[in-house]
Amino acid sequence: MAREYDAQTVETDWQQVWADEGTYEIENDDTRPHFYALAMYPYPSGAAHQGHVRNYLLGDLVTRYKTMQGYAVLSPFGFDSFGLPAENAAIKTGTHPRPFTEARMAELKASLLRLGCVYDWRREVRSHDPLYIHANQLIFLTLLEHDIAYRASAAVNWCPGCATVLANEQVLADGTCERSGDLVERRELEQWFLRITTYADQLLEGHAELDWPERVKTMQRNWIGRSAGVEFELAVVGHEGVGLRVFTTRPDTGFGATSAVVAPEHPLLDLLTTPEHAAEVGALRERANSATEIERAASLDSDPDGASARGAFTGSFVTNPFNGREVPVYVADYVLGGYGTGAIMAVPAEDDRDYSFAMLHGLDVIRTVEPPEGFEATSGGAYSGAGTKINSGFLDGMDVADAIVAATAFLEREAKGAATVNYRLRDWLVSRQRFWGCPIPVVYCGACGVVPVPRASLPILAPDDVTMDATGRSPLATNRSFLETTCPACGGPAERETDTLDTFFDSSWYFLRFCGFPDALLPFDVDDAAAWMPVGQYVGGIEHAILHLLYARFMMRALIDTDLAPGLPREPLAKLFTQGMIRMDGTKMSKSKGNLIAPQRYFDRSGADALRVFHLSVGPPTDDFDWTDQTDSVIEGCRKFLDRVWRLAEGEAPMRSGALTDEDVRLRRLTHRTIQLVTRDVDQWSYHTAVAHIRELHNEVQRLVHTSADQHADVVGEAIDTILLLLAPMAPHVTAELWQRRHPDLPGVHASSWPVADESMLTVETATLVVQLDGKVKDRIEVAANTSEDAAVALALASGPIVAALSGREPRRVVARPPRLVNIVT
RNA sequence: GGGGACGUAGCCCAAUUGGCAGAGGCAGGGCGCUUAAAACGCCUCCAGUGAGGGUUCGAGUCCCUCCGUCCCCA
Repeated sequence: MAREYDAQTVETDWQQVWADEGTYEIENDDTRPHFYALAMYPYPSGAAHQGHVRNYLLGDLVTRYKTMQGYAVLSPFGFDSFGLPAENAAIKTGTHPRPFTEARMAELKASLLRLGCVYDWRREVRSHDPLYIHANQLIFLTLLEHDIAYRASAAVNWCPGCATVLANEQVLADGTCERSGDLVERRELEQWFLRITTYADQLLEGHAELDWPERVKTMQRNWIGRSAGVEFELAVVGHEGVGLRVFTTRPDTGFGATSAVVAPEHPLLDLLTTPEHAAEVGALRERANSATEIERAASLDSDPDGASARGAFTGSFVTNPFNGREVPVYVADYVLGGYGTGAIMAVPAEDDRDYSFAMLHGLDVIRTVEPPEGFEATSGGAYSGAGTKINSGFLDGMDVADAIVAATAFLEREAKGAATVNYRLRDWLVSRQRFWGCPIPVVYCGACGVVPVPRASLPILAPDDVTMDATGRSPLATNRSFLETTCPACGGPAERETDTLDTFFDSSWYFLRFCGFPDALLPFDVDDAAAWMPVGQYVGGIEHAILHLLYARFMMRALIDTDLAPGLPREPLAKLFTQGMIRMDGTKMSKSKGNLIAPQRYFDRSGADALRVFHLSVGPPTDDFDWTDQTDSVIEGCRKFLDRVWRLAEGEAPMRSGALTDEDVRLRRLTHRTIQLVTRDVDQWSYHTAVAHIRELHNEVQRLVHTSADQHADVVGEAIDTILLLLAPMAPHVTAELWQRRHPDLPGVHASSWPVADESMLTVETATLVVQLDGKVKDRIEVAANTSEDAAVALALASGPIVAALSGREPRRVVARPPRLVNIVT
């Protein structure tokens, strides 16, 4: 009979059942409607922390909820198992990254199993698996054949102390290396790129069909940074036939251009620099070379080094095509070589940075747009808004939009101009001088150049015997038998590529791999993918808002366009949920911060179900959560709630049958209202209010059972069963156990259908009419739900407190919102 | 510097989207049960919504300014 709730036993027993029975293993030909639920696969960092718990719990909830709603749910799991931390750890300890990584994968997997998360483990993906490497390399070769992958020289972050290339994220705001503290330099190296910029417009347009948080779309839009403008030439004075090409989004402001500014790496800079300015220009160029792009683009206003460091006069002049005026050419580091043409016309009156620059160098400011009344008095400076053109010759009197069109036409005619679109987005640099990643499958032949490895020779696996000593040389280059090979084209001696792929490459298509079962010949099977794609619900952290989520959208399009994924949806991730961070002491909880709270102690103390309910009930899942001293008692409170549910479900059942009392009817109404509210809340990811509603129903059932002991058995039973069903995705173990004990002959709670509210139980017959006098509550009257406006007003005016307060005065106005409110205004 | 989110009880959070500020929880207090404590059960204290102004019959909700926290971009 009734036994004590032993969370640990119940949980491990049911985890065993789910594993043994393969409850959440799913076949591609399942006849139920398909749904693909996916939580971002993790980098294996060891035992799960609370951030993992939250992430995978939310994914598990979707899986279990959608299953109860009648879907065949694909819920796979895998590991983003290549990456820098394992390699750094290997360098530090002198071990190989593989055992290090696999041990951590096992730990993480064990914690997720203990949390009660269910997956189809048969489909598990690991980036470092030779089968996955093979698939990655096939994709890379295909991209290479279609010229989506290419090789080019690029400026990279080079740390002289570590003698290696750094990712942008490894460079601190002050331009130093996060590891060694050395000043990071810019170096030109040959690198592999993917042509994501070709897809920039598609990636912008695709947002329309995505059910994603607006702010993620906004972040991507800003990252892509599309700007439409005009490119044209400024004739260089004294150099017949030489033109300085500049880009601007505001050609209408041309009459206000009082200087031109080029980037320090601009190819014409040497030509433009006169001998008497060479020293100054050289110094600036040196300085810019050692600065990061972020520093360089930073606002001039916040420049701590003051005016001179940011720009220098070259000694040359160019002719402004609008008015024929000769204006000076400067070099300044806030103009970036890689953006647009690497040169601008500076219009101080209509651009903030140009204004600051003009102030620093004493340049003229000529307004070409009339600012609004009072602008000079209040803010002053540059005005970039709409208005009427002034001081602008043939543009005078036009509004800005018309003037842009007219000025563009003028430049196309007179200054070799062309309307152009520029993007902030750069091509995706995918090569890394690292060991623990997917080798790039090409060889370099003295005779044939870059030669792809034939598909039959794949996979190219990294040898274990390499030296990882942070010298900056790709570790793969230290193994001669790997490095030295023969050219597949001519048979002559050749060297293998020793760089590996960015791990974002691995994660840009892994969701396709899950759709099938591994096959060594294809990256994925198109029919399998068609059975599940697109992902119906993707769950992950906001930190991946830009890179991972943009790369995945790009890669999907590239796979379709190269015929690897014909007919699949171009947007692979239809719906996205981004959960908030778990923080402690003001920073993100993470291994690198050393502020992890391991879930294991809560498994041991309160149980996985209690921890799950805690994570769900503590607040909106989009919000960050601050882990504090009081958190433990909240978790313990969740355990006590489950204890009460257990005792309620296991307690003596009320036996009375026959007619329903008013109290029985009230409980039935609450039960069905709770079903309605919880369903709505779960659908809109408001789990904290869903839990609150379940607790409210529970409190009511418990109160009735404790106080009157004479409840109708069916009604109480329905309420308790409802609690178990609604709680089933959230606290799967305890609900599975209680359901089985109550209904040994029925299918399990997770195989049951999600409850549907009985509409007839949701109608409300009475309401409380609030009677206000001048907005202050004076009385409350129980009225029928269908009370008319006239009747409500009559009731309100007849109310005792109102009659007393009015004492014969006539109300000026009466506002009625039956059946809830009447406001009498005097 | 630009953009965005948020600010409600000691604490975490709700509030039918402009209509009674409180659903749920943590902590605290009281009572019951107990030889006692824990556990359990019942009851309960606690804010006028960061500050100021505006719109409105009515503002936590909409608008403006300021303060504070966080995020993104530069």
